[in-house]
Amino acid sequence: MANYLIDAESLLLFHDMSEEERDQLISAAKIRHFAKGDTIFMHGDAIDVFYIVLEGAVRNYRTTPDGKDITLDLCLRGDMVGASHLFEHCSGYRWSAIANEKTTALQYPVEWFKNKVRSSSTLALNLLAAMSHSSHMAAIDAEHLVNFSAPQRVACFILRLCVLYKFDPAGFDFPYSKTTIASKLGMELETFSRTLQTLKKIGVAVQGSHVKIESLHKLECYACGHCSIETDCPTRNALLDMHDLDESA
Amino acid sequence: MANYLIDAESLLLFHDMSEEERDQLISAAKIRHFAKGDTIFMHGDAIDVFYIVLEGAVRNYRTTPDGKDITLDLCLRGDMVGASHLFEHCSGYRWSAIANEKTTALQYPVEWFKNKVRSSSTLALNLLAAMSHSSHMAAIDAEHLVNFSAPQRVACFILRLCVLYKFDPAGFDFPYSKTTIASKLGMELETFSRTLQTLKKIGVAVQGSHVKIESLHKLECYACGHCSIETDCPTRNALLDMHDLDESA
DNA sequence: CGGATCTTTGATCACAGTCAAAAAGCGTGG
DNA sequence: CCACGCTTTTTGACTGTGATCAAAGATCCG
Repeated sequence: MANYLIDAESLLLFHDMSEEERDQLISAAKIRHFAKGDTIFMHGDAIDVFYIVLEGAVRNYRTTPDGKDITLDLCLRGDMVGASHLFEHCSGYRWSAIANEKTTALQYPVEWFKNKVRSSSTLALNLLAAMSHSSHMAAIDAEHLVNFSAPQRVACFILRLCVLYKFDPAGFDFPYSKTTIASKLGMELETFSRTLQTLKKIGVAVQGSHVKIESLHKLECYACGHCSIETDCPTRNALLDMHDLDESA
Repeated sequence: MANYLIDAESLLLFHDMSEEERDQLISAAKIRHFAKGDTIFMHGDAIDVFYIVLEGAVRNYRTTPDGKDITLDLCLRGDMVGASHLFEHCSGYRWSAIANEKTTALQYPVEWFKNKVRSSSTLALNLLAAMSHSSHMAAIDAEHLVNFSAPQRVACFILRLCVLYKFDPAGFDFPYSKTTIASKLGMELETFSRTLQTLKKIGVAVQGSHVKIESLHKLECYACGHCSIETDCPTRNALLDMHDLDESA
């Protein structure tokens, strides 16, 4: 438990705060553990709390009247789940959230947290920064939906894993099931599967959930080379930093 | 000019404020007029100001390395343009903005405004609400990109015009060129054009830029009936309110 | 080992993108 | 008022991508 608390200090939301203020915020949270498959909240439920993921992954989803299940987002360490409900009047949660695997999260009562935001401009600014960032990432995904082919979206996803989450290109395991990844990328499982065949040509070898990448650079050319976001893509910037390191080495 | 100022008080961002505070904010703004086609800022430019649209429409777009022009969003009265740059450290604007028609907007220096946000929790909360709302709308569009056919996206767009912007279903003009609408909806102009043929079947008659709708209800069945957002869609809720009015009448 | 879930593969089809050309609309100037 | 050129939109023919349906293989777990 102490581990989570120490970790929590590194969260973006608690940046630039006095020890005192941060401690108060962290100790006010309830630490929740969820098993794989646990429902965290349901679409329409009364809104009383929101979460910050410390460990694991939360899948946000909705269901269409036709019965289709749509993944809106996957939230990992540091991501807020449901925070957008804080400042808009809505009667219930606007989607459902489920633990995609064993997950630990900080739980805050919405009203309590809102008051904290009112009284702490640092917290307000951090929240604004966090929301700006997540809507930026969402905008990137939305753009790819229109302009990228399925293999390009997958390439971008893999790059992100390696570059932003430090997975080792020489060999790593997908952090979610292929079903989950496919739905996060807005494509059918079958398409995802075929896509992996396509990516073999540019040096992506997948066996089960194990992935080996020949060259990040090839992937970058394949995906980022056609992306309008360019200098504003966190993934790409991190990749460029890595190139710089290579050169200076 | 006085007109704009009076209008400005009705903007969401200035809600729930003391007269004094609001007046100070409004009078600090520079009022900018843009002609159709004027560039407001360019992707990569140093970030110094952001805008709130009072009149007209601003098109946010980016260009891919392949030379494709992508419309990210159309900002109308009350929408903020570039506000998401306020709280994230980025070297330059992350997209370009252009006046899609004759446009008037409030212009604020980013640093000045940021300080205001720091010192006014009301402003901070309003900003959070506004950002939550716009990311909610963006999420709706993103979902439609995956789950809706082109005609469904157009139907949803038309519904939104009638319901949220009070256009008269019995006859109104598109507020933008078809080229602009198509790109906002993430489809090709040709597809948009053909889509209008398809929608004839459900009572949408388009002649040039003039639109006549037989029944909003039919459109609702066609689009919203397959949408997972349901009770959280502003368009649909407004539509349901209208039904209630009809019944009580 | 058996049953469930997850993933791959195959065949088919529809939707929307692309390229090309014709048509309609629009503003300017004679 | 018409003629001209330019932009916007429509129509046509074609193609490729990815969804869908169906069935077979993997993989996991009790």
